[in-house]
Amino acid sequence: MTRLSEYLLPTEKEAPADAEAISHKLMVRAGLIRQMGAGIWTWLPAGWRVHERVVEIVRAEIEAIGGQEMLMPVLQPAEPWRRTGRLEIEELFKLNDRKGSELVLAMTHEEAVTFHAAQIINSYRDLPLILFHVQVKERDEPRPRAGVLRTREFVMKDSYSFDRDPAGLEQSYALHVGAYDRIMERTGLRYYRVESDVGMMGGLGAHEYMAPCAAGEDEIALGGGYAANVEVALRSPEVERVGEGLRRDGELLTVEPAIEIGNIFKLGTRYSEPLGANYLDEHGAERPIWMGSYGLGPARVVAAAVEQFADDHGISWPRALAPFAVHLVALGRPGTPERDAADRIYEDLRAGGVDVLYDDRERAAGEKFADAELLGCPLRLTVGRRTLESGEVEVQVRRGRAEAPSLPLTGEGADLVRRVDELWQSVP
RNA sequence: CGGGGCGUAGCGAAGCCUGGUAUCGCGCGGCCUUUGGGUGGCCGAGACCCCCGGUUCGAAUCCGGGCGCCCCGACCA
Repeated sequence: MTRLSEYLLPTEKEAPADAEAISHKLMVRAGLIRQMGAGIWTWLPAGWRVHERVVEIVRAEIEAIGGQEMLMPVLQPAEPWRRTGRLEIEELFKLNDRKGSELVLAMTHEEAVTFHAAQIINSYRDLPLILFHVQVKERDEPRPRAGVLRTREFVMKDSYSFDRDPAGLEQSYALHVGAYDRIMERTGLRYYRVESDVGMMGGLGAHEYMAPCAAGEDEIALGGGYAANVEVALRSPEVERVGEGLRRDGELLTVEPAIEIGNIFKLGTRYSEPLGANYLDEHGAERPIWMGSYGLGPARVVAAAVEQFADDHGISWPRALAPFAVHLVALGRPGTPERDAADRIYEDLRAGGVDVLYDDRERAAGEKFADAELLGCPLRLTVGRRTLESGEVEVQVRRGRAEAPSLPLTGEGADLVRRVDELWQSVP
């Protein structure tokens, strides 16, 4: 059901008064998300479609490197967290059940997955292994901000690799680097993979996938094939501060704000040791499992896409993330020939498998155009009186608001679908 | 956790200083009008003025306490 007259897309002319970031303003205005509390957000139908587009890409690429999807709980006993020393983390939500038992709301799932690994993985024959899930995380953030950019509850894809030794971990890590590179390429975002800090995860090494944009909370240093989190860059001996900027081996680095989309860590035995996740090798010796942890926040991909491609008129989705491929605008009233033509085109597109949002509302033309550009679907088709006069359906490519060659009104529906598909291939 | 700001209708705001129970725009409902860039007109509905307490004949307004939200910084995915 994607007739706008029946679809929940609460667009607003004005952004929330307190919104600052572009993605915050536009995602609310476009009817994608609504706020319930500080850092607590609901995804409305169109927004959730975008979110799930990201999840589908991520799922496909993690499965492609052998990842097996599962689902671990958000509500967890506190004990494993105590054993890894993470029960003390302030951002961790803690609670008690009616019996007084200590529980936590998971902020990530190393404890859970390692808890299971300790029970289930016994032999070198069980390794290597990659597990992942797409699950809600809870973090008692000191300062949620910028809409969906930093929230207290958010969906994350996290995968975990299990290997016999450091060499195995390197391989699993490399697989994830490949998968993450492909994920980022497929989303259409501008991004950088940078060396990063291990932070609260602990472990041996880490990279972050950063999407440059104005609302970014982090800073990345770039230049001559080098890319690093600024904090990390400043720790290395060859990098020095030069006024506002940085210099590395004599070469100036540019510094850009960026959103952290994902991060990957070589955990080593940081979790397997305290939680007793061991295996027996060929010689019957007990050894700790070498682990890796790989996170990615779909909501941040969505927000970064809004930030990177928005213009004065609204959002402009890369086609991989768009809630709909085609935003079909009918200008005629019900009962008019131009409206009949629009209805027919809608049915043809739908029958042809095109993801189409049909604006069949009785609204002024300007409002419909404005809403279409705010929502940001890659292609806009307009059917009005002019369409009947000229025999052509006008097409606007959202990126750049560029006029594309019109499509013939007459002919087989399949022909229209084919032409729309061709156009689709040409948009960014 | 430090600093700043803000809570009045679904959204955005005015009123608060100088107390007399509420105003505007958008949106929403009805009728008419208009139909290629947020058309125009008439009518209408919609507000425990964030909460609790105090002062007062009377509190959106003054005082005290609380809660909530946003922004900057610190921290963090």
